[in-house]
Amino acid sequence: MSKRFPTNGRVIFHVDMNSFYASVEAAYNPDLKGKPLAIAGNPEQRKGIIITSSYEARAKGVKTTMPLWQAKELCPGLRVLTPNFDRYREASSQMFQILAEITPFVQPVSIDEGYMDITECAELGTPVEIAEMIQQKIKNELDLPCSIGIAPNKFLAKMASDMKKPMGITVLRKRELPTKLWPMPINEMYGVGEKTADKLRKIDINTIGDLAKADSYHLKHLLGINGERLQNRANGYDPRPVDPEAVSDFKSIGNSQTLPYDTTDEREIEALLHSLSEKVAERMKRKSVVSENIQVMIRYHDRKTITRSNQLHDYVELSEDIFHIASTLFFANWNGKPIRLLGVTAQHLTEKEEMTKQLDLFTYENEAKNEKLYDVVSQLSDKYGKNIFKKNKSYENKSSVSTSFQKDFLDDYKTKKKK
DNA sequence: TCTGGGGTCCTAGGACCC
DNA sequence: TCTGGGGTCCTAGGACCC
Repeated sequence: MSKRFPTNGRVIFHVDMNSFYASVEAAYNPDLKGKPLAIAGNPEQRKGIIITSSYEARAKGVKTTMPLWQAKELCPGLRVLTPNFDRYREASSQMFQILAEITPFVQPVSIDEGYMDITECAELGTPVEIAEMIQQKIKNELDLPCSIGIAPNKFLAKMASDMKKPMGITVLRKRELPTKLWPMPINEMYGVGEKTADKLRKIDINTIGDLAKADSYHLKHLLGINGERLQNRANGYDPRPVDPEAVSDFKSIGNSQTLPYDTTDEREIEALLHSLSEKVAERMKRKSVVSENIQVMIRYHDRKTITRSNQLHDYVELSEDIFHIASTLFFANWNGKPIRLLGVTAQHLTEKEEMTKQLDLFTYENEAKNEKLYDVVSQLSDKYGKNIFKKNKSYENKSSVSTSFQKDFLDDYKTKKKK
């Protein structure tokens, strides 16, 4: 087994903040420390579900997504706060700053967790010492608890950070899989949700160890490529690198909202689509991106949800344009039944800077053709391969060069032009 | 008295091209 | 007059995660 899955010799941390929102609130207002605390939406607005809760509340059975009334029944002294996302974002960025002091190889995966590759940090101490240092620093400077998993890859580090909470540090070595990982129930494996767990239990896979040893042909038929991947992970193999760039190339920006009550009122619907479009446009502006695809999501009173999207032949960024597309999509697809939730999402995002470069490039490219400077183009494709020319529908199928090579292309061309 | 809002990735079918 | 197989793009939905 260990021959099939050689270790790659890396040391990966998974840093997981413990009941993050509740901990931030308790750090902000120490009166809340040691008390059952929940962060929940406003029940008047039909959003009264538990977003997160302190360990004291969890001890009484309070769980994420539980309706607030139910949580209060289980835990009569429960303190409840509405979320203050700006506060959480601020705490999050301070936390990631502390991680970044150790190594640049930090990959945030959500507001309260991230991976680190500390393979090259040996001079700072042993992995456990480094983890203790990080944990103490986050505790001392931000007054926030976290758990850290230490393992040879992301999946194992993630599983490890979950094993001891709060303020845990857990090392998970490959040779410890049979005793530490394999006895765990299958539904506790990262990547296995309710549906997959049900399917697996039907073929008598009840633990992570059962999955590790299962017939891979059978698994592939049951779960497709995911079956293979999950089985590899169960055997301690996960090739995904820690990628610090991954956060910056986000794929979509969307806002959605559940209405205070189901509605069929077109003016109300339009008003919501408008405000959602504004929020999306504002976030796009902040991130300097434009979109080529707008999607609306409609959730009906019975929670049945549909999505409809439109692939555009132009870039959009203004809220009025987004609203126009979203409302057109909405009215073309709404079945007239009462609506519970609406969402607007911008997909196929491009950084504005890249878009300008593409426009520049297109100009240069035409110029190059006119001046019979095809050699620039052909030299570049010889150098980098033909796939640097990709079709771009926005410019009516005229080819443009994929971003990583644009700078080279322009520099090359400008140099030639000067001669 | 139920079940928010932000995402990512994968699948599957149809259109279209070669 | 009949018709393969591969590849890409687009759309919609589903599973999963925090």
